[in-house]
Amino acid sequence: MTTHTLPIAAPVLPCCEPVVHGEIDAASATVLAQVFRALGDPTRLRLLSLIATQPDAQACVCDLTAAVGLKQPTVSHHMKQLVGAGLVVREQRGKWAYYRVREETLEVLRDALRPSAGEADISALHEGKSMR
Amino acid sequence: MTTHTLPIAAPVLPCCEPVVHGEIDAASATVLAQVFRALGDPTRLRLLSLIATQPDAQACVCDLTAAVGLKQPTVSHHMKQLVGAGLVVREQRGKWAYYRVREETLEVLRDALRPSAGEADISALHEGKSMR
DNA sequence: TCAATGTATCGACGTTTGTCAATATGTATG
DNA sequence: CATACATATTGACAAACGTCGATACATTGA
Repeated sequence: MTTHTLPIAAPVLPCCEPVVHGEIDAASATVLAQVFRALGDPTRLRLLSLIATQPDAQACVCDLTAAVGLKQPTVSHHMKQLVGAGLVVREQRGKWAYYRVREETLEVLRDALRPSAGEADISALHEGKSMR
Repeated sequence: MTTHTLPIAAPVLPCCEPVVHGEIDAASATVLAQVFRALGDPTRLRLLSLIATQPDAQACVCDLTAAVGLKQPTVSHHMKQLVGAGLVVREQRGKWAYYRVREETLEVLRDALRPSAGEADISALHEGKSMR
């Protein structure tokens, strides 16, 4: 919703403040954690990689199912989580559901992991549908 | 162990290959996923942020416990996971255990999320003690 | 409208996770 | 050695997760 500073690896302010200063507020931490958790599964990492490495940078469930060797409902389940985390976008074309990687989200994550603690615009993550 | 290419968001090779080409091998995906999963909890994100934002970029458990409002065993548990993921390093000084952020690991993650799909040196992640 | 096909949802299952109280380990200090 | 204090480990519990078979929904084409 709002823009937050997320200093993961270096302080924004000079020094001398107590531990609590510069702390990520719990709300932002929750949102960011959801995205990282979506990446925290080998299958989902592979799915994301598969989509990204496609010639046209997109893939449908049938392709992915074959590639990761899991059943179709399982792949759909994982894709839903990736969409919910805003890491991927779904588009229905004919009978097929095509997925593309959302670069903006990857950028937010890279920013969050930056040593120089830039501005992490958490609001860019909210485009994924809220899950469960 | 070895150095792997991890093309999350863009293909390394020109095009025209089937879905399986450029796929992250399962082993690398597992290692990377462990690190992302460590970031996939709001409390651990806050802990990491707290450590990083300390004036001397380090913190002991007692400080962290007070800051996140959880019990000491819980914080120790989370710190163990962060160490296991290689996101943090533990150093015993006197009675206290001090934790510092491992910048190398953050860099590996940023690389993994890079659109231009650089070299993600997975081996840098193996310094964390294997857990469980 | 019916059949075929791609995808999503549901219900179930074993496993993993986050949290805590209780207890053990380790480190200084009297 | 004994005591105090900081941290780690253990065991327990509820909640969340990954996976699947069965089934429902949606889109296309005959």
